[in-house]
Amino acid sequence: MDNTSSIKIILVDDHKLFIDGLCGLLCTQPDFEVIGKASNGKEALHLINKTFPDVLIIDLNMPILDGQAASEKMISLFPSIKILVLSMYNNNSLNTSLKTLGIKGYLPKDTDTELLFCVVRDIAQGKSYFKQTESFLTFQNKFNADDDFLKKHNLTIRELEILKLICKNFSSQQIANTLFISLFTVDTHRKNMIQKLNVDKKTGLLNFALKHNLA
Amino acid sequence: MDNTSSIKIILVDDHKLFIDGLCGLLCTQPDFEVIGKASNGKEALHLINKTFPDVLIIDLNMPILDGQAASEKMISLFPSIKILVLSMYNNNSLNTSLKTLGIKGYLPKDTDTELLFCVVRDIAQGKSYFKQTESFLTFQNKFNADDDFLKKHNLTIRELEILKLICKNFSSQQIANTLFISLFTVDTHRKNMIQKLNVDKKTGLLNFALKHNLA
DNA sequence: TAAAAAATACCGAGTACTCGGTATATGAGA
DNA sequence: TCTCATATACCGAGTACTCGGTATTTTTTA
Repeated sequence: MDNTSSIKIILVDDHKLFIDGLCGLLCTQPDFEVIGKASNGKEALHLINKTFPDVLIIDLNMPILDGQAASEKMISLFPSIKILVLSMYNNNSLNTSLKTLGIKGYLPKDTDTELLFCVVRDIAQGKSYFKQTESFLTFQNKFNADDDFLKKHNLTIRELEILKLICKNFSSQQIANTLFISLFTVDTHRKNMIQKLNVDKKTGLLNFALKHNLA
Repeated sequence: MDNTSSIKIILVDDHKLFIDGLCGLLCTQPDFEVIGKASNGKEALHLINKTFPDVLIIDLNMPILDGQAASEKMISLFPSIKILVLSMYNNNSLNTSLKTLGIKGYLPKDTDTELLFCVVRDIAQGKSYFKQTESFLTFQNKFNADDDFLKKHNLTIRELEILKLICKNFSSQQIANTLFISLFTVDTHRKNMIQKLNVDKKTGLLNFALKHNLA
């Protein structure tokens, strides 16, 4: 690509409002051109067969072939493809697996638009960029640091501790043993969380926690 | 509001890329004016104290006072406020609780931009609109497409179907009812998956499935 | 066509969880 | 200092799940 032509971009995300908005943002840059959009991984595969981009921007969480599986397929079919992942998830183990796949960049969705522009240009030029999350060194630090999560969902420290162990597949008895409390106490905490988070059963808690990136 | 003035809108979402993009989309309409943005519920509360909108558009999933708690506070302080919820979640029980709160509208984030514009206008005029979810066809397509997952983990079509329902927090009895099979059959399939995937208990299955992005 | 795999169904004993509460003690906040 | 929130503990009845298997039928594969 010479300096006079624009960077051709394909956008892949199942949230139409998001990619329409993102398209509008990217088109404010004179050197960017959005050449296609897809709302799922399968559609994206078809699209790049027809119009190959300089950079493909994709969300991971999608129906009909998720972002990661789609990216794998695209990279195996077109090893030169440059993929930037935008995700609402935000952890360092994600970065490791994305690099392993051959993905060229990663940004969380709360990124500044100027940073996005810079990263798209860098990736188009062959560089890579993986936004580092602030240090979540251990599982425990993750929770300790996630004060927002507690506040956001009105949970207490103890409840979060118990939720963490539920995510690690501990039974209530195992949790009680680990925390040196009564099985009854664990059950009460679980019941309280179920009520606060408006979910159903222990599996609902697990579902919620994993979808909010607690494990 | 008379016909000659524009609809004043405030946007509340923690994904900066999303609200910047959404702002751009809304500003393409001559009768819309985005008068403020907030990245969390607390900021939104401060903002409406200063500049009251005709419509406030908010995501539910946010830090520092989530969308639902923030909406409750705003409605209690300003009962005339017209709130439209945009959410990545997509279920009908959400609609019921939003209406109970006094929220005027709900759309999922995969909504078409034209529908969004129409809904904003309707809400500004005092109407309400709550998008009803379609059936679970996309969920099913997702799994049908995920042939890789089956092969990778040595699961059968039926097992994956049951795993999918486990991820949606169905009990074994509910799964049996849904698939018109015996509870015993569900239990056997679950047991087989637990063995194949080398996990422990139903919660282990759920953990595995969610970490492999099956829901 | 036969073998293998998948889907289905069953069982009993035991463990785990759920649901609806109630209750007391401690620490934090107003 | 008082109120409120949090943490702890308890209960019984009922439902759900787990763990070992076994077994038959149907579908797929070689």
